[in-house]
Amino acid sequence: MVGRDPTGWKPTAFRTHTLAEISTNGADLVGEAVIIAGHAEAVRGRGGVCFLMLRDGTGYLQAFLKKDGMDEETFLAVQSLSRESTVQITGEVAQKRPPKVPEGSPAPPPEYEVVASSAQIMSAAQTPLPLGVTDKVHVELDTRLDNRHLDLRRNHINAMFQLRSKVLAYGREHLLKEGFQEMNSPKIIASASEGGTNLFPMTYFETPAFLSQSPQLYKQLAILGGLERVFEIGPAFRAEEHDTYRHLNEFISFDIEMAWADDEDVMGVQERMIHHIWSSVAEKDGNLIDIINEWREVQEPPLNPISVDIPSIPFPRVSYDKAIEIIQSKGGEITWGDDISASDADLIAEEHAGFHFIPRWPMEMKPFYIYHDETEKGTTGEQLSRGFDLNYGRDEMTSGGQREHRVDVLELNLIDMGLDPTDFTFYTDGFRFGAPPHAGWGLGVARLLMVLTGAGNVREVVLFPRDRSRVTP
RNA sequence: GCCCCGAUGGUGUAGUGGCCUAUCAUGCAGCCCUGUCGAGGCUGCGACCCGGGUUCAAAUCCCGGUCGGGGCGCCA
Repeated sequence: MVGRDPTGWKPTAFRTHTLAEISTNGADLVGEAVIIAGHAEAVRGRGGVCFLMLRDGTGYLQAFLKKDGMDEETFLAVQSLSRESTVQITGEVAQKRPPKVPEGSPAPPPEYEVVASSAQIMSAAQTPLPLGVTDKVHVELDTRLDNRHLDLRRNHINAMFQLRSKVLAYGREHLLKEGFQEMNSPKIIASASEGGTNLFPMTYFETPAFLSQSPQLYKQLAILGGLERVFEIGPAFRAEEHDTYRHLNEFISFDIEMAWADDEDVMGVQERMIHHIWSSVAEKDGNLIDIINEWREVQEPPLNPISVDIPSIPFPRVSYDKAIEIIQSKGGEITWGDDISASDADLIAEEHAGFHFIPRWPMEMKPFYIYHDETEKGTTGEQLSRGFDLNYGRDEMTSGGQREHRVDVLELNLIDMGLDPTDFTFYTDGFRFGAPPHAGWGLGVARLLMVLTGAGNVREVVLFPRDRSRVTP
């Protein structure tokens, strides 16, 4: 199984049927003339017969070629075809001869194949392959990424990217249902973004410019403009020299922003969305999870199977105050006001293994656009913010919060954080004509997929990752 | 940016100064088999990251470089 359901796929210039259609509906198709196409995953048989195991995006099917059933030159060419070459087969659907089974074993269910009357080699694959699509030998991530076009032909990798598409679709589906509309913000920005991170400089005609680190300020402007509830799924760029399993310099951020809402309201949106994604995957995409598990099972040593455990909502809220308490009680060295490091997050994960929110961070640790209520103080009397994180185990999935809608406070925050308000007039001006209280969050799509697919590195679930040392392919 | 580790056929590995014209698997090439299906059997091909050094002798030790891995930091 390759995992795609071909229901609704129309015949194309190159095939009348997908392979899955024939393998699953073979009984109805026996005797029918068909044209199929795919990659040659294995070519077996010598002498006068040839078994060609074909793979397309939907599944597998064997084509059976006989020397005396077709043009001999073509037959010989197919028989000596290299793995992964693409072939088109014209022939007739037939039931396969049943395989030999040990004495006393039940006969397997009938299987189908296409008996070829002609064949056309579309594109022969060079040998050897830089990485084996079906080989059992382990392949290192770096080799895989250098040859992503072949890596992607491996079933479990293909399944991960099918899952990615599903996750985004279910996420969209849920937000649309809650009244959100999709938007896109510019990725080329003039300067003075939200600060706190390094940006990639570029030249925009005669003007210096940067790649956007976040849609944050723009989705807020959309809310101030009355779009009420928006989301964006798009790239963000950070010029940080980090080198970890969970950071990339270009990543896809899943962002929402919502008017007339506080931090708790958007945490609700998030947990309902994640719950919908997990439920939908569990209900509809078990086949993709199975493909990943089939691969995990045959690894040496075998990897534990992954399962889609639908998280119950609401997710636990572990306030920053409480988090510090937990870390300290477990012997972690942290004081109020410190960031929660990866090893500290491990300690929290001992009590909250799955999804959990960490709300109410110290205001001084949060960006200038985060809202604070002057009456809310932490255990040491310091100002708390309405910023929150969503973690899964040790890993941060999301950062979000209620936003500061009071323009005078916003400008003070900018000054407090060492930024110049005059650089932000494109943004602060949006708040001068009546600003609704609002809140939102940004979710790392790849990090969420790591959780779902069991990948140990974000690079696994990003098609063409960009990190500090990789800009190709 | 810091600490630690590594680099051997296309891919993934064994190897701790002479036993290495280098192990195994997979792959590739060829041969045998007219229903294979984890195909099988036989034969063959193919590698010590780069530059310097130590030594009678280096895949192996030392130095530098490049690339990679793990951990951390940095990071809405």
